[in-house]
Amino acid sequence: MDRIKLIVIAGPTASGKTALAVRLAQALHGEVVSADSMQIYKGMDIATAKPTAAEMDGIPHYLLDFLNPSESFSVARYAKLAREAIREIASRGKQPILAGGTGLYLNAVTQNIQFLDQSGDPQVRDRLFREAGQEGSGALLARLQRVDPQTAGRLHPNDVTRIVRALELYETTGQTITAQNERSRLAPPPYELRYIGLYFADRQKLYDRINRRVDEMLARGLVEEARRFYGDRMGNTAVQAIGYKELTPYLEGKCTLEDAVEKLKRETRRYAKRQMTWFRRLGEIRWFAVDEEDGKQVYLDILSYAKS
RNA sequence: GCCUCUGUAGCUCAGUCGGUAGAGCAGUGGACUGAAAAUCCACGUGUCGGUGGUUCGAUUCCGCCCGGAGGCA
Repeated sequence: MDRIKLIVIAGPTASGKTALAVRLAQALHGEVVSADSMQIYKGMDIATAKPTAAEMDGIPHYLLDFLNPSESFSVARYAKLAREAIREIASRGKQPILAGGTGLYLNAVTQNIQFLDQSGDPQVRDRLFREAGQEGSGALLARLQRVDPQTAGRLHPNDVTRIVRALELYETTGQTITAQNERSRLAPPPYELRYIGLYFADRQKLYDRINRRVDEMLARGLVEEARRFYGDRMGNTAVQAIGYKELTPYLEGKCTLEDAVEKLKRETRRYAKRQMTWFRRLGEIRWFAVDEEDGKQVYLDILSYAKS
């Protein structure tokens, strides 16, 4: 079976992925599959910079705005849905374009990570976290060492989240992360990738853009959006979103709006930095500097790479 | 004008009973496989406000000057 050609767009937040995806879709009869762990949620529009109908400009978008914030999500579910969407788009003769800033999600699809159907249990996870609190994460790491020495060897003793997950996987399925990696290695991705990475040669320009974008979000009603969600019980994916949690102290009268906004900008900048660290190590990415003088030329370069 | 407190890393501050200094936050780099916009790791030289003095040696003690906060007039 022929591999599907898949255009992928990655980059830090506020680097212009959304606009580029739409533009390429228009040029190449494409449709967009979002790879964003927060834009999946309904109602979380301004904070997540979810593309508006005007921005989408008639181009169909998948995996956007379909889940209730009270529901948790996972990479495994994402990968399944994204693969289906890509296949579906390709089957209609359209060009799938995967675009987003959630590195983990992008990797799951582009590297065809083989997740098991069932391999999690919130109760087991909670129990493991409790045990980590009591015995210390080092004790859990020692347990992992016995069942999956390879994974245990890579993890730092303080990295509770990953130690717990590795043990959770083992306890609920009898399988290890090492075995999952092996299975994934034997299942080459069914895609022919054109992996586009957007970056800023001058970091300060990215940060300036982020600061400005946060100001725009405020002007569009971010505070009201945050107030709407205030007090809601959110699932453990949605609560992590940058935006509302930084404004909460302000809504509770514990700090000034100015301080909360400053915090929000800083957290967004740090997030962008982490994204860059994630994408930088990916060997398959072709990088394009979006802060070049000649933006038109950059776009033409990207287009010709996408067409190749 | 007088009195008291204060001036140490980008920010908030600790400290040196005199032997040129260290935390948190920020920043930078890295990791990342079922919560990932999350989580974890590593990295700390700065005229210790300025200037004189005492001293073998001053960021530390003393004088003066400059900046900040408060009090009395």
